[in-house]
Amino acid sequence: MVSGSDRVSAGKVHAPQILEGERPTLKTIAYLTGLGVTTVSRALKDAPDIGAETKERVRLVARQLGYQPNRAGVRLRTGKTNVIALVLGMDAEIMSMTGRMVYGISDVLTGTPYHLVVTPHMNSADPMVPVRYIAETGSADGVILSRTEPDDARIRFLAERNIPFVTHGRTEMEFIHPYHDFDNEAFAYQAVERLAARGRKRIAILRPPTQLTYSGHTMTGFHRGLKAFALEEVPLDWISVETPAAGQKDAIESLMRSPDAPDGLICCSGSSAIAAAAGIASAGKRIGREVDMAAKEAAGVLPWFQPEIIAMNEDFTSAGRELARALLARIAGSDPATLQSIDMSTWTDEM
Amino acid sequence: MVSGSDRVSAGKVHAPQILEGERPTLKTIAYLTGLGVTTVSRALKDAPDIGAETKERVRLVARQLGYQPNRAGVRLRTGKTNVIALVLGMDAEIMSMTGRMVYGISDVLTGTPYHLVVTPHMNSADPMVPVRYIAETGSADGVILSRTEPDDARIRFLAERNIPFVTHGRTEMEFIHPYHDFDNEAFAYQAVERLAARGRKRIAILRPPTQLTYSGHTMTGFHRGLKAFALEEVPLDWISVETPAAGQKDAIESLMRSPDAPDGLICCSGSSAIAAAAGIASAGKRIGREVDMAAKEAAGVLPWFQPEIIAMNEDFTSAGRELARALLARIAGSDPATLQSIDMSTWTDEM
DNA sequence: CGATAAATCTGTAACGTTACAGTTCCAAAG
DNA sequence: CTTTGGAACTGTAACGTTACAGATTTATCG
Repeated sequence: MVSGSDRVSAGKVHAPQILEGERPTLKTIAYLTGLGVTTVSRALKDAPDIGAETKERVRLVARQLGYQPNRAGVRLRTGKTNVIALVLGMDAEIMSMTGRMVYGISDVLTGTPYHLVVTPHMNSADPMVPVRYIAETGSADGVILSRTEPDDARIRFLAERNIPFVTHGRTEMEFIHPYHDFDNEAFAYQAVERLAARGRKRIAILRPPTQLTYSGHTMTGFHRGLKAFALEEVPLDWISVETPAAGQKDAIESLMRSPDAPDGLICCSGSSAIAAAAGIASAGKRIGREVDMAAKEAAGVLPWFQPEIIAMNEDFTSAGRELARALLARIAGSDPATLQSIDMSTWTDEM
Repeated sequence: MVSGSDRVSAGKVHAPQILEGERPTLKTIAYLTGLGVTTVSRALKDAPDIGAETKERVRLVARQLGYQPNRAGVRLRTGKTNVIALVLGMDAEIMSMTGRMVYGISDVLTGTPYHLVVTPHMNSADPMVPVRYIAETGSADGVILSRTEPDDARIRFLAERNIPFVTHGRTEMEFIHPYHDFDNEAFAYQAVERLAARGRKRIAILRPPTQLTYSGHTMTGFHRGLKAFALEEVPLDWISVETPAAGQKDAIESLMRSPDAPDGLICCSGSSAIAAAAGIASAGKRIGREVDMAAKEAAGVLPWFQPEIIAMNEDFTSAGRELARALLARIAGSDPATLQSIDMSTWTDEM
């Protein structure tokens, strides 16, 4: 009943010259279907008070015109930006993972209305700047943060203002928030395990910067491993994976030359592993002979570089996917407690 | 004359409850200054028909409130998005440079109203998709493209629609457009030169994928070098720097084992250099002894990896800066002919 | 038969901004 | 004294969308 197609009522849309060249809007569809703009809007949203046949008709025309909602219009009216902000602290290590992470995030965002805006900030500058900007200008619906600290001012800030976010890395804060993390504790433990299996006794670890949460996790796993396999720690806490490569090499070289040199080394990043390997070589030792090395990396080059290194891969593409998924769910209102995940290690020799 | 401060005329702004909590808008400033919204807008744009004193007053209030124009409002009214789109074809090599390039671009965009939106697209899919999307939805004021081909459909498309863009890499198309490129011809020539200086005679090159413009440049430089130094080419055209690493390694290994093995190898990417080095080692040869290798990389790890490799660094951070600068200038209306630049090589041994 | 409800559809206003076409005031010119 | 003109300011409308409060039509009930 009521075909509706002849219900072209009074002065709906005044200008029929809408049709030329320009991008189609709701108005265009309204004119073409003889419906009101509101009806078209609601039809495309599948609202319950619009007739089934009408919805079908509207959808058809919209598809044919290639209609895409105007982002500025939606944003102005609703405040919804359809933007995800990726906030990056820009150090050497992050540079190598950024591409992969962006890829993973985009992969999930494809087919959603979301765009990815990348907001790096210089390491020296105040890390609150980008986060404050996003909050003040409402320029994103959600934020992805990296380089998480146990008590992280950025996270406190976002949580207070109820701005959806996910962190790459955990915190030790009093509230629950979505995160994705790599199981660095397991990595360090398993690294010790592997060195023990090769008969190594005295282990040093080239650790992440202490202020980051995952540094603590790493050390926990390391110490747990040492205890479990009754190995000894050789201290190496005056450098980190973010010390300039030359510094890392020199430190490892002199460590390897010393009488208390370790016979096993764990490296928490690919570039560190390479610098350390150079240091070991300079000290006249060989990986797989006098020393063994276990390392984690993003690029997958270590095995090519030196197959004796016991290597594992941290998959930043999958991390990006996981982060994006969690953030979208958070924006949609999911319980943060259900949006926490941890990646497990896969060692290259097990693949 | 006319202090203006007591000219609070009739019904300007109806709602004084503007002041609470919410983000300040032109309306807020209008209310606070007793001016009209239009006047405030024009004052902030430094329009010529606004009094000097008024401008000063408006700017003061705006600064104090931390006023930032609403992007959606501006975009809806003017069509200006204040967005730069970075379109990335996602292959392994691009992943390693993305971080650096994003960093360089952001560096230039800081302090401008521009945001950076990253739009990767899967390699297999149609490369026109992202570009068409940007054009159809008007979602960016300008586009940065990588992986340029000599006759590039994306570039033709953008040029036709008059959408500002810059390319990372040149084309061979009939019109002038902004670009930034690395001088791959000089790189290849100088690589040959360096191998010649070490007494190498038979050179192979692990080249970029043939469809990309810079592959041609590279080969031109390579052949020019061979001629200049009277060296011989050993063909290696069944693999490229984008062949999976295992394939590259195997190809290099068997090439090195063959009776016509080259004594010099040029690698056009860091990951290729590492795979090739592994192949050389498997064939029982040593870099710096039986063979020499010259390579270009982004990460700066090659010298650590194996100091015998003659390495140079392609600086993607500076490329990002250059691309952003050129694009902003293009958007502002500069002549494309003035927005073309080429980066020169710096070899690690010269630094 | 009138009243009430349910199902569809609609116009108006508003989000924040700017282009445009005024308006107001005052000084200088005729 | 009127006219002209310029300087400084202003209101209205529009960009595309959606929330809201109706309006219209048809079916159902007493």
